[in-house]
Amino acid sequence: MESPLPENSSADLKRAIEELIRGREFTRQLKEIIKKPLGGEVAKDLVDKIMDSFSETLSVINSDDVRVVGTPFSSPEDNYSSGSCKSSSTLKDRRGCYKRRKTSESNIKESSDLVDDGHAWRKYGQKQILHATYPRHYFRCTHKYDQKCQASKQVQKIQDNPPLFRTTYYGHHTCKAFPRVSSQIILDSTMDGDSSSVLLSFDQNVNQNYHPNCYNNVPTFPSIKQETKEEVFNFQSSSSDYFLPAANDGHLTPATFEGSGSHMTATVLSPDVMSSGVYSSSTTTATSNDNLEIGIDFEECLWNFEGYSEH
DNA sequence: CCAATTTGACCTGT
DNA sequence: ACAGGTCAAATTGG
Repeated sequence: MESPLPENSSADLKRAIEELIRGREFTRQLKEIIKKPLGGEVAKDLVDKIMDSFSETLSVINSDDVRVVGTPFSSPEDNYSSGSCKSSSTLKDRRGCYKRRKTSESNIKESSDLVDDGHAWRKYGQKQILHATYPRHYFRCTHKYDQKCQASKQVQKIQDNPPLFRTTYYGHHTCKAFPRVSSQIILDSTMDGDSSSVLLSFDQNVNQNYHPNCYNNVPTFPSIKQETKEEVFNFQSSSSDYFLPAANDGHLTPATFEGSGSHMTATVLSPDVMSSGVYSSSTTTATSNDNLEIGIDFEECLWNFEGYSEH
């Protein structure tokens, strides 16, 4: 895979940062405005998350740890060992034959809740770690095979009271699954090492085109039934969680911005989707007249990133 | 039936 | 040798 980020001047980077700062400032001003009573909590929470997204993006850009801008990524293949796969001919025997991550280009986040980061994740493993109270959960991007997206993450509960989770992100999302309501809510008790743990992951991806037998090969790009190329993104919330599809996992994903248009609309639904401790999510595109809509013009902020992928 | 999760097997790096 | 990371069969759920 070639780099989504060609060489660019530090001037471009500077401008991108400036625009992000500007966007964050606008959001802050918006936050002030909606601080007034009258349904403020819902919107305020959303704005907080938007601001977090900006801040996170900025910190990523400024981070040495994560090469986001200015340094083209090497091929994901380069970051993995080749994997010997000795002695295996049958499919069954290929178990455990994989490419292990060599370098640790990671981005660690810790938070008290497990709010969705806007990407579709698929759990592929769980492991009890030595001297760790809670097991570590392994996730990879749902589009690992259908779009060759190499992003993955590990989630581990590191503290119970108050609950604290550490999420370590590896790789970068190259999938174009950006504008979608994908929420992942992990009930508090599910990360406590209980084997009955359940990770609830809601994703409206319909066509995952997962190839169980497609082993480290390069699947043809699937026919994508889902129409997520709309220019207006709708995000749905439960009563307490509002999800941003922004690349707030600490990595910018310029490719996903392609053709994303100039407006991002966050749709906050009335709190009606949570019941009896079980979270549910209905379809994303649903919009209600009761919804509180916050339209934010991200055009200028994103322009730079789109520019990056064009020359 | 299909997709997601669980979980033991198995591989790699140290 | 061992701990951590990944795979994939079995299981679960919609």
